[in-house]
Amino acid sequence: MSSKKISIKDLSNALGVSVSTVSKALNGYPDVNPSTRKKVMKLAKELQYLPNQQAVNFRKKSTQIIGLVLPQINHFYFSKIVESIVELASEDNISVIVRPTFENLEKEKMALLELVKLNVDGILISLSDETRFPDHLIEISNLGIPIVEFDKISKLSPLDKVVTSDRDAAKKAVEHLISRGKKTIAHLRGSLLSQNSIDRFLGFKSAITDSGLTFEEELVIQVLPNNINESQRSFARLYKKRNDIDAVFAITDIAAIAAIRELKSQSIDVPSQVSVVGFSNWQISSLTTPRLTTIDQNAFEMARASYQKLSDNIKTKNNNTSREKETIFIKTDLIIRESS
Amino acid sequence: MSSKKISIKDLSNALGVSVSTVSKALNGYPDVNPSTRKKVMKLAKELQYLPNQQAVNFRKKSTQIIGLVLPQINHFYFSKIVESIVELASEDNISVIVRPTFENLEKEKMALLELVKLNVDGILISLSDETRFPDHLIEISNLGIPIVEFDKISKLSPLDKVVTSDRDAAKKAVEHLISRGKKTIAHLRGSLLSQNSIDRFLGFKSAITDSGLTFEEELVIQVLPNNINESQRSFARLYKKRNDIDAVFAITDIAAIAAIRELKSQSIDVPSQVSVVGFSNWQISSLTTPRLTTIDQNAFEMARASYQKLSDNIKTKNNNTSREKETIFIKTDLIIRESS
DNA sequence: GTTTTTAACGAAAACGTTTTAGTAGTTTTA
DNA sequence: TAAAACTACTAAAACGTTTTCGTTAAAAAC
Repeated sequence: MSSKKISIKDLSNALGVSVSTVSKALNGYPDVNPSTRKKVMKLAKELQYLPNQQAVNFRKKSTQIIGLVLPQINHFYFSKIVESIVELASEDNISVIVRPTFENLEKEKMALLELVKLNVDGILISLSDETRFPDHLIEISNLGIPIVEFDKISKLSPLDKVVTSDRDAAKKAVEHLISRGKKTIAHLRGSLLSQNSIDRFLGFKSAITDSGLTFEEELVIQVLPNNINESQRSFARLYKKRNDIDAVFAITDIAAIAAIRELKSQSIDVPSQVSVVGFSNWQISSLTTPRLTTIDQNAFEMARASYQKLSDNIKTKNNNTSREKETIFIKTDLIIRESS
Repeated sequence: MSSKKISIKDLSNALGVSVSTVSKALNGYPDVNPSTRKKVMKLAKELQYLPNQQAVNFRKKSTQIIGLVLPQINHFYFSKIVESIVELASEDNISVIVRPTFENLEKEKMALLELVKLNVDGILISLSDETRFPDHLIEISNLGIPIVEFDKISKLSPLDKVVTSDRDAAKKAVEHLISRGKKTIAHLRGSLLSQNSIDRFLGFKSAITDSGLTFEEELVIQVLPNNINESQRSFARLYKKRNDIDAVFAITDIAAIAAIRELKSQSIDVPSQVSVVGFSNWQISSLTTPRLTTIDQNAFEMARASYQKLSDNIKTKNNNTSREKETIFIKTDLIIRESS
């Protein structure tokens, strides 16, 4: 039954050598006789010795664990991020503890506190919508714990960051609509505080002005980016006022689908009468009718760059030469489908 | 800068009391003078003392960490499971380490090994498609580590399990189609080895036979449940042979959408000519046209029951009275929408 | 044949905490 | 007033490792 896990001490006793020698034999130290090493290895295999990683890490003052804090997990983009980071980390024998914040600042702070107490080697964080000031992140950084912000970041913190090149992406999307001859383009934006929302809006705006169209405040409305019904209602109100709209650039695929739904319900053809472009390239976007033109955010690359940056920071932690903090931009792809 | 984390020893030195007293004061032991306790608490707050959880856990021979092994994370159902379990665990101050297997047996074994080395308090696992024999799970259980299988389980292991009542759910779905007057019902099934696939098939079959229709082997085909193009092609082949089909019960929402796509492309109306029912109630299923009738698997309840069971097992771990192993069934809901 | 080098091992400290067992000093009991 | 009980504290072991610093004995160098 519960065959009590065996330790180095057990090996040491059974073989009549000291624990230090066993440890050294197991870990490839040079000052151990090949024949002794062989004996140790053999017995370790026989008894199925498994090092107690907890003890190892404790002794080594490392945990081989990183924390991953983000708004949600049950979310196409974020779940891909989680999956990718976990997989990349496991290649380095690092475990990941994930903590969703559900866009709640208090939960975010709690999650960080728990991770600090656990002595994680580093933290990756994507901020909640509620987070205005990044003081809690700075505190953690001051504690000497490597931390990298990704995707939803704060402009106010002096930390390493990895972000989607939202501005460029949005501009690219809107330019695509313009190249299709569209002239009255609406934008469904998100929160006025969210950096992603701000940047996508700015990209939208500069595409409009750069191409000689006139920017109309009225054509930009705020929606709840992940609430299809609310988005549909908001767009319906806008379209009632301005049925000269001939294209929509939405902050998310969900908002885009909401717009399409409303247009369909009014028998407006997509894309011939109104074109629609989304953002994120969720799985859904390729399954709707018409299939949605959208921006692919390259979740894997975001995960890879973020993990890489954190990993570097952990490795160079004790280099007193405090590097410059850096912001890395992840390229996006415009996926042209049937809705535009 | 890196203001070295302070320990109990630091408090002890500063206050001129022993480390034991500090520890006791902090942990509410009775044999400490109220005034001493107050002093300790005060200084702890001032210096922002944070217990080193790693050391605590090591000493207490617990990790307050559980492992969660499953086929994927970037997946609507599983990501909801992950999110729910992580959230439930955090209420108990338990951290979760997630490990995706990508349906690969080797990765599954690796993940389990890592978790055992880490000394996790318990493990929740949903098996990979490749896993035929659950020997590696039994080994872990024999090591005295509580383990619970959920969702994708093996019938061959003597362990606690939590599963969707697939058979009942499938039966319910098909009976619904029959009640709509459908008589020639096709079934898109998954792998012949997957228990879920088997149970859904059995539910399908018993709905057919119990209602006096004749079961036709030919109407059951195997598809790759998460591959829309392959599913569509397979269904197309079937429908070419048997265009008298008037309903489809698909093993997943994706497969159902594949069927709908094929039917649409042949200008067959859904649901009047052919009804379609999916399985899982993914987010997509409410966004397609027509909206998909499907089975809601109740991911949260699956997560809750699994976590609860594991939690119980961890708590009663040292009760030598070895309980009966149990299999818990999670109820599903039939969500009737426009496709049937 | 003496000194120096090397090879192989072990003792013990350390990581930060909890917890047992013990010890003064004070208070209560008889 | 002596014995018993209680209060508040501390020393030290323990958790399973790694790693530093010795130490001994054998081999090499002179």
